[in-house]
Amino acid sequence: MNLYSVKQLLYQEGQSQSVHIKGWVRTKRGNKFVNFLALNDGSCIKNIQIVADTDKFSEELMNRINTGACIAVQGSLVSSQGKGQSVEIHAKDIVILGEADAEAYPLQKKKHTLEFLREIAHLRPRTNTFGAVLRIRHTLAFAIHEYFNNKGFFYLHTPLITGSDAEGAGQMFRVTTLDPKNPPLTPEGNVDYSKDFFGKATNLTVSGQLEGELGAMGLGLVYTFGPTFRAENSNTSRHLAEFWMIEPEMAFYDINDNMDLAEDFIKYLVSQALLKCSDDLQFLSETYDPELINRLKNVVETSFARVSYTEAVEILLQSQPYRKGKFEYPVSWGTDLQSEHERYLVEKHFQKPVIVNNYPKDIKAFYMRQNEDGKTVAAMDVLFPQIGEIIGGSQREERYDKLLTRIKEMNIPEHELWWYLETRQYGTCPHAGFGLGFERLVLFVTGMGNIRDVIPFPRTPQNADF
RNA sequence: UCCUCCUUAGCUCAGCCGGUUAGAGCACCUGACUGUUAAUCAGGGGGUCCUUGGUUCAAGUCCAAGAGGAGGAGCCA
Repeated sequence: MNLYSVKQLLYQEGQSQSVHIKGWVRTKRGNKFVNFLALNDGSCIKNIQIVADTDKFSEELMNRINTGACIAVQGSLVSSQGKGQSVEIHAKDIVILGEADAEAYPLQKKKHTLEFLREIAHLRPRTNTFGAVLRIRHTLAFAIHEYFNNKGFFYLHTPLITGSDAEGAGQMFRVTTLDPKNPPLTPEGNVDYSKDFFGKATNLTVSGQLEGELGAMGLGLVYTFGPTFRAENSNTSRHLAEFWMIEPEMAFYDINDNMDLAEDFIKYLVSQALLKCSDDLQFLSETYDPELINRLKNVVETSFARVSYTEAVEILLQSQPYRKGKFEYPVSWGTDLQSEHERYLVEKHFQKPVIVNNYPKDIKAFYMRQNEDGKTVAAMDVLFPQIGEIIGGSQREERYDKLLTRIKEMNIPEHELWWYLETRQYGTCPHAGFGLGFERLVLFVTGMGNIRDVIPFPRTPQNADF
């Protein structure tokens, strides 16, 4: 197929050649003698200008080509006589592949609010903003695989359907094939899940971590990258019911190795976006956030601050907002840091990404490794400006007795985790890992304000359209 | 789930202290214009003022409930 993309035509050498291109019309301008079509095919943020002389094309044809129409153009690539572009296509033949009724087509050649575009998510990939965001999203996803592959990690596919509700990361979506109107019942009158498809109650996964650990204790270095589901009734600009998560898990890493990897990993991803998506970032910067590119460069160039939870609490207790009573929530050792506290540490005190580590054990998950002080665990959270927690991770408890004691203390159903406990009985090893929320990364890199605008078709409470 | 705010033309919004025929910009249609850059200029069409109920001589405007949306909080990635 002798078809060019807009990107190829704009960035290649040589002109006056015959070219064939297909795409969607963004705007049409013109007069009695000539029409200009701005054509975009998604290959890059830029359009290519199609010049159509009115004596070559019928008025009837030109009237059917409006904003949104899909067309195929045969013509020659020439230097532009106009100012806004270096090259353009002088059209010899135009075929309409799909019309778009100008009166009814919702996307206009003007700015739309992001809220409106969410209501027409089936059409928003055709906008500059979503083209840019989705190309950046792709670049980041690709860079994740590249990074881990170069470091000798193996991509491990963990299950999406889980029979365990002990993953401990939130409310789950039930998976069942039972008839909701007339389910089989146990003698006690409860739903009898032994009659269900898997012979037990099953849910969509909230984390692949526990299975990731099983993989790491055999393959050494693994990572997962897949969809994750949380049935929390969270209505915020930072939460989705279906999102993508990256969870590396490394045998023989301790908490410090874990923090080093997390920092290096994020810096690599951001630098890849800067390198490969400069046009898209430039557009987002001009349109939404002039500080975007500086903020990204800053993350790549400066080393992240690292403080223990205990130090973080001391910083907060000595802070201006604390002393003046500006914090809504109290600060004291043993309670979790609130959004306002995290934001103070990142945006005011350190003014760069911060890794907080060694949290009190009572506010963290059962699988985190207990420190020698008996009070804290080897946990770490990476906090970013504007979006808050982007990574949560820890060194895992590899000592069987300590792990089992913790499971009992926290009333976690031990029998559901027999396989997890067995890895600590046979050839256990120190290991660590973390989880990165992919959409939160895309949110940071694109500078978008709402997580629903960095995934093509967002799933949130009360919304599963498209 | 909690708190606050919003809902008027296809889109973005104005609409005063409740008052007579509800406005603007953009989009769309028609016309003008020899190369435009979200083209420009002139004219035209376009309304379930979110829904239901209430107060009032009179409701887009006031009150109540509901629906939808946004921001913040909680939970977390």
